[in-house]
Amino acid sequence: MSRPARRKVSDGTDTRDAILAAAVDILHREGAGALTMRSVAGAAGCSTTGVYTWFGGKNGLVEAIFVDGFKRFGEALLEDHASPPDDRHFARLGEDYRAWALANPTHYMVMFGGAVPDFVPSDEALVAAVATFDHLVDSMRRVMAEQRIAGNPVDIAHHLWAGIHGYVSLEITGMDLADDAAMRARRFRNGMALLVRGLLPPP
Amino acid sequence: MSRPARRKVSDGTDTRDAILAAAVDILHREGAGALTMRSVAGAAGCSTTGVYTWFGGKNGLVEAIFVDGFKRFGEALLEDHASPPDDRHFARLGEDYRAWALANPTHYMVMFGGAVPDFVPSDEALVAAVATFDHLVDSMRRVMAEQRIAGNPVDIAHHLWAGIHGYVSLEITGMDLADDAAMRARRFRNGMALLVRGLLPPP
DNA sequence: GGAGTGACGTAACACTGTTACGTCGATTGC
DNA sequence: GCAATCGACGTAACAGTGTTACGTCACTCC
Repeated sequence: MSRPARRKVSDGTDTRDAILAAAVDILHREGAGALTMRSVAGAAGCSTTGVYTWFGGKNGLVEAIFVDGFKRFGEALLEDHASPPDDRHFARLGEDYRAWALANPTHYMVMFGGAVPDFVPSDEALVAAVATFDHLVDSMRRVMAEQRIAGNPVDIAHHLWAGIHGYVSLEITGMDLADDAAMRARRFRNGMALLVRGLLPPP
Repeated sequence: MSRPARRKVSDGTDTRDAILAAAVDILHREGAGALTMRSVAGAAGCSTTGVYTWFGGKNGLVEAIFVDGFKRFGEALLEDHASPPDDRHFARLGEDYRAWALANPTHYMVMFGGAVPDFVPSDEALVAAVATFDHLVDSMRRVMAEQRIAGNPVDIAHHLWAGIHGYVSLEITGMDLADDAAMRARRFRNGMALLVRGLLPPP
């Protein structure tokens, strides 16, 4: 991922880290359309060729943003992971997922929505990204055993993931024609409950 | 949507229609990155200013693609609409939805995924797009009455939509790390069944 | 201490969306 | 019937985009 040897700059951070941080910042504040080689280089305090030295091109830069996003996303989802899974486990997971996505909408759309045209993550990056959800599958196994949910844990985890992602991405792209934020939050909570209801064994 | 008066060209179709058809064709065959004012104009047999005359700019062109996509999408979903809803209604709807999206992945991502940076559909276009799902809500009411499903039809329709969209968009963007197409199809079928299971009253 | 290597800037390339300007044809008013 | 008007359209230019050839300079290694 980082071919050349690192070299420190004045403030002690790597040039590569500075460029990536600047890119994520621009993406977050101004959107995918403002993510320009020149704007990133300017914000990072280097020339455009510096970005090429460390990332090979825009595709490489976006791929680094992609991988970095899944790293942060995974950390945000794992915060509640320490507590033992109870019957509110899926609800909390959904809330954490939605909160991160709505707080980082453009980053989320780069990761899941193809917000940068012609960007295709390498197989390596894709596998690293999906590995974020290995933890989800792990906790899924425990919850399934405890709540007597039948099925393949990977498929069940994928099902939950698809459901949550569906709600969140419709909300981010504005296709969710809700009256206000409260209605969106209520819809999402009810949706999560319906999703889990489909998994539980009949009472 | 079409301010200037129409004028026929040699082959009998409108210039506007020719441009839109060329744009959809390029999007379908070469992706969102190849959707260029010059490429569209060249394929439509006019100059770039012709595109500006009829669509105002790239945002207007993409908005027309957006609206056109929902029109076609709605027609594809309505094909089974004539038959009375039975217990396979949702399964068929899901299959039709998925089939259209996988056959028109880039078009689908322009509609739902923000595949063109800085494109924001106008409120007018958004409402027209979501109106496609009014029919879904209508049939939802009938099926809910027949199968004694409780809840707000709009919320239930949105729930199904989010679930299906989640599966399909993960599949299109490649986040669905399935072994082959058969596994993807099986996962989707099972997912639809779980989704509907969460809605049905307890036996 | 000289050779080599890699990070980096400058400047150019082809390409993008956009627009000022001129032309030409159809429509309109008399 | 004819001039005036207006809209559709092409040419050519603008600034901004990703990318790269080339030169420079600091660092490392023998």
